[in-house]
Amino acid sequence: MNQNVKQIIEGFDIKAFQNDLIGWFEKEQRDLPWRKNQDPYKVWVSEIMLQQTRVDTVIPYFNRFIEQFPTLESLAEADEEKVLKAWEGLGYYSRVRNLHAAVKEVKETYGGRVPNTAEEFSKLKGVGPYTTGAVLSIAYGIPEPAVDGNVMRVLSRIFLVWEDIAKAGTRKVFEEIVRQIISYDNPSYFNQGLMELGALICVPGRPSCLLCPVQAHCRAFHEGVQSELPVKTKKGKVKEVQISAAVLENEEGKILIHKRPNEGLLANLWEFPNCETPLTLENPKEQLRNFLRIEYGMEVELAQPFATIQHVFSHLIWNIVVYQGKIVGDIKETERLKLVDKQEIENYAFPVSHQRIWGLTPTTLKC
DNA sequence: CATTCGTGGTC
DNA sequence: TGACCAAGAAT
Repeated sequence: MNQNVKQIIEGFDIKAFQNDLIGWFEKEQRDLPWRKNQDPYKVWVSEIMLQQTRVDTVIPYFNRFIEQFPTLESLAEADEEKVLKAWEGLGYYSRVRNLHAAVKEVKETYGGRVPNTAEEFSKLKGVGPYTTGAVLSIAYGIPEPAVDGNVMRVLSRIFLVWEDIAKAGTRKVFEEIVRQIISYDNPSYFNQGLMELGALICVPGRPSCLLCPVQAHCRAFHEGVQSELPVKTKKGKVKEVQISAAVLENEEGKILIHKRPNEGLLANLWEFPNCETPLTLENPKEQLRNFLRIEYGMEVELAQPFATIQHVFSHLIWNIVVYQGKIVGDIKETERLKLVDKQEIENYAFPVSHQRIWGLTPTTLKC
């Protein structure tokens, strides 16, 4: 494969490309909050947030997160509840639980100093090949490839790489290309320049080739096939699941919430009690009552559904029918089952669908 | 290697 | 409006 990569970059003017790319990035880079300094902790946080997430979405989360946890130590010492709440709505919640664990590891094992070698840094939880390259190059100026979706798109066009970027192994091809062409004088701006170019100019669909600072180096533009690249196979349809959920109130007016398991979908987030109720089921409301009795040992009275909410994930769709109801008698609270005052609910981190459930819940209960 | 993991914006 | 997408990692 090394042989293959050398063939790919044959005849490529590496030095001129570096100058054009870095010169463009120096002039045109966006003013983003994580570019105010090179604090490894803040660069790290930004890179985790930016995984599969748009810049405009991340900006307010990043500012609030850094305000709340200004240093690596402050994050390491924080309660997970607070950390998850700061991430609420950003998605992919294992990112922040891994970051939290990794930051604790850095505090304990490395004296709070973020490791500056790929060997050590990449061992931390939630740190993969991309994040390793991004943080080491941006924070420490180390020439390590940082190959994300942008970089694969940009380089597939520049070098006419027709391999499917949806396949796991393809990333290595681009990492090898970057190792051959990366600037050792300024690996930070080289890597960021590739990504910025992908975000602003070399976009999916119809790129702005007439504005491109490296147009002269681009083989796809030369051939007029920039819109055909990169090659990316599509996924099939996602499964739909029917869910019945309940906003349950006790005699004191407290609301019952449940903390999801510490692994899997929406791990450790809070939710209103719910269960799966397949469409083949005759009486989903009765099924929900049975679930609540068996799972939590409680009796409830349920009203008619007051809302239906769809929650679209990347690989799954929930169709949630929402009931309001009251709890008959007492229940025993546990670590993952709590009765909370209505004003306290805002202190707990919920998935967006359950935020919406609470937003639509009637204030008056009629059973 | 394929699947699991969120969410909101865009065309 | 539905498919696709956006600075990936863990399993």
